[in-house]
Amino acid sequence: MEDNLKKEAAPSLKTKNQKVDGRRAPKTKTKILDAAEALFSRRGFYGVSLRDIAAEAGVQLALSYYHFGSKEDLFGRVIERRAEENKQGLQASLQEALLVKGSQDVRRIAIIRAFIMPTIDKSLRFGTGWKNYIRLLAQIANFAQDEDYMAIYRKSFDQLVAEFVQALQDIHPEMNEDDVHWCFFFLQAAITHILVESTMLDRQSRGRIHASDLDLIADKMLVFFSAGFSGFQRK
Amino acid sequence: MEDNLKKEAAPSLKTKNQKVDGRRAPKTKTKILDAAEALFSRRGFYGVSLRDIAAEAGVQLALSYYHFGSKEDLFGRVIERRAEENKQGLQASLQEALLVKGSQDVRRIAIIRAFIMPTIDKSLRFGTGWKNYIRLLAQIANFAQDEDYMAIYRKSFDQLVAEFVQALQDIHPEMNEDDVHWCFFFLQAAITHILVESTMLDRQSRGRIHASDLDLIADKMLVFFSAGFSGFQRK
DNA sequence: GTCTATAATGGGATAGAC
DNA sequence: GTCTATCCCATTATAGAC
Repeated sequence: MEDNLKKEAAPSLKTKNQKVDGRRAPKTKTKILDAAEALFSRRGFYGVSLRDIAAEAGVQLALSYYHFGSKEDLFGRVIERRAEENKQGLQASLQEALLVKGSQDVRRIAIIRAFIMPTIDKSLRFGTGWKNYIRLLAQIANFAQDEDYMAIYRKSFDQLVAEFVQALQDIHPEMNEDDVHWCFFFLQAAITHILVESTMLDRQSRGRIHASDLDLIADKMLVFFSAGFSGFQRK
Repeated sequence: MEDNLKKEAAPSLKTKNQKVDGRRAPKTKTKILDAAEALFSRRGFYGVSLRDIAAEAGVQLALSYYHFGSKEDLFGRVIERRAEENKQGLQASLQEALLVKGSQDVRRIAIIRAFIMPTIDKSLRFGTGWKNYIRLLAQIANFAQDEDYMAIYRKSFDQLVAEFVQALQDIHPEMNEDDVHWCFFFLQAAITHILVESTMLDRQSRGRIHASDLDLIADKMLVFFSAGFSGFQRK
């Protein structure tokens, strides 16, 4: 994958990919992918036209077809682009959490944190591209799960979830296996909803809380969802 | 509002839509609304064409324009149709919960139950129309919050949420006001996600749990989310 | 690789007969 | 209220010059 991912599109003047102060201007392919990612993440697959994308990217319409083929293919490529890095980040995070020693509570919180922080970090601190990507994933989770191009991604993500669930299960041998699934499901549901950046919380709290304050959200989630698990313990 | 709502596109007698075994065939307007509701709830506003809707409803394309005007207008009417009944159901449910006496835990659970059960009931037991409607609302909450036709609905729903949050606050004078908002936000996020009927849980639990089993979900949610609140109590 | 031009289709919307 | 026919534009997609 030749696109610069980790550091965000990092544009500059000059075209034809000449180096400007050490950075390369984004290639056309990257510009199209970035634009598509941003737009799809806000209005969904059907809510965006290839003209919208070309305009947003500042390139000719035909170039999208030249580089990516059909609209569906482009969408698939947008998903694919950051999928592997995203997955590996979560896996590394889990491995680290498994090293944490301490009480059941401490280890449970470590694993929950390991699940939510990589995503929140990317959304918050890895630049606009990652922020859009995370929003796109969250939106897809709520929506077009059954599309063909999602099959590969889903499979890989489900595998990841299984690893987290297993880790929680290992800490909680006293818990019913299904209940661990339930708890993790509720956690996923909440983070998915939060990452679409709805303005709901802002409105409903009359401005005192902001859904965009993801660091605070992370704190509150840890408290709340760790306590949620404990609801199933006294059995 | 002349469409039959409470009992699902069913009952009544005649008119030019012939009686069939004691039931009146649904009017064209109702057929169009039902079809639009079903399709919008699955593929979103942009993912459905008026031709799709007309075909699904088994009516001529032009009739949609005759009865409802533009596509946006139709969408708005679909939202409107069940909005008032939905809201009143939730309000009545809250009033009943406020009568519950007992420990803090008992009263908290009563209020949480009052929030989730009317929606789950409608989705589960009021017929396909309501099921689709609930899914549509959940999808909108994740998506097109900023569309014009949502403004009225949003305002009314936010008011309702405020009543629930206030009720929880009254039970928990020891809790920080913001934290009550957080807890309720997490609850909303989860139920919203669940009601789009994702197949996620089914897959991830390898078939042992089904997201379509809403009665079981309700039980698990009560345990989990009530316990989540208690995470903020020991402060 | 990038551009212009255009084909081909789909879909929102309307006119007008019945 | 319902139907047929049609307008008209946006959109997907491609051909072909540069």
